[in-house]
Amino acid sequence: MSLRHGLLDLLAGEPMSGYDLSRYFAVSMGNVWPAQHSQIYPELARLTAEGLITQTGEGPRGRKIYQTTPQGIEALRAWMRDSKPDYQVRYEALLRIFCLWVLPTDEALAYLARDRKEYARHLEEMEQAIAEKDWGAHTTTRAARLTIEFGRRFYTNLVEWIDWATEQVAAGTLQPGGPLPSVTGG
Amino acid sequence: MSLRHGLLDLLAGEPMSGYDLSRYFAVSMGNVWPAQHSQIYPELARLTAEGLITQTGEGPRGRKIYQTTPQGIEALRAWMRDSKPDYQVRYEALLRIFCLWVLPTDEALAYLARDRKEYARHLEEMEQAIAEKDWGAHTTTRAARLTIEFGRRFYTNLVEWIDWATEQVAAGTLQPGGPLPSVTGG
DNA sequence: TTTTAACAGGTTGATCTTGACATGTCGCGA
DNA sequence: TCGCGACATGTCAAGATCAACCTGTTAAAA
Repeated sequence: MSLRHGLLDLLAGEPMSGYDLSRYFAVSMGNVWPAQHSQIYPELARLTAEGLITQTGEGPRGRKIYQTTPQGIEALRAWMRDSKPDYQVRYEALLRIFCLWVLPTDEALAYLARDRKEYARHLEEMEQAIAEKDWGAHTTTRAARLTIEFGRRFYTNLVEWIDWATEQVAAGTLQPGGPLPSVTGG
Repeated sequence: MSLRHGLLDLLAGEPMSGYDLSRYFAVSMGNVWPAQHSQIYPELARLTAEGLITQTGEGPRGRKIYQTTPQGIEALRAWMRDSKPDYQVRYEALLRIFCLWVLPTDEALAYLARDRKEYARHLEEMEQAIAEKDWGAHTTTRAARLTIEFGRRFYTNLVEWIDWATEQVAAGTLQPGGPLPSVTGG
């Protein structure tokens, strides 16, 4: 039930199409709640049927512009007030670190190097997003800025952590009888 | 396809029951890949049928002890080598921050305070886990220590970030015409 | 002018995940 | 000895999610 609230939030800030939304779910909002267009289009139909959004215009190529209705904003508010947040994180890339011991040290180091590259890329994206956009225009974007800031710190943190993990692995953590990971070096 | 690899990893380190596993998925491994027992039991049956784990013993109350087979470890290794990591993060609690603008400032501050409490609790859990367990016993636990360390940094980061966000909201970020979130204070 | 890539909207089937239901065991305290 | 709570294993239906498929449009490069 989170996808619909993400859509209600985005369409409250700025009217846009399903195609635009899917791009938001590929970047900014997708950083905390990923979704494919195959999930978005049916949800837009449902939200329209429930009166939480309306189609306010159309463009070339059958493009449909949607906007959150006052009832939609009220539904979003009710969700924020009346339901408990789900604090569970799902992150496959980190689950894999649990399994790093199956690889020999050299492969594990290559693995971590690939991860690091990915995290550095995300960090750059975040910093670019912060620099490029006007975050003061609307209350919705000012709230989004809070989440983006978390993203920036999150990826900064990941890069630092993976450098630490790399040191650990290089020191032989993944070998039987290697050094204890509890000894935090560096 | 990640649940099975989490199970293979845990059962490679220490033979245990579905019940034990579900507790691992409620805490340590659940921090990056949550799973309910209703998902775990059928998966154990499938893994057994495929020869990736075996039942090596039983205990009171019909308790079944499983262990990863050499083929299971090989499957885990193949997964780590041959498939690309999914770097997508799913985190509902942060999606909600996007929607914080629907609440008046006082409610938003209360909302953040509740989140902070939750994150501080998680951080304590992490620190306790690091202190309590013997992380040098096996390569599997030494790899797990790497992820736990990320968890510690992650929740430390969240607490710091939410303090920053609280300042922003207190300064009027969620009100139209409020201060720009791009001005990083404190 | 042709072809390519991005735009745009959609469906479908398979798989994953959740929450609720269901059953029974064992140890401990009242 | 009675009842409770933790232990322990499962199933099932509903809903969420994803990958793949499908159709058609527009702009710009070749």
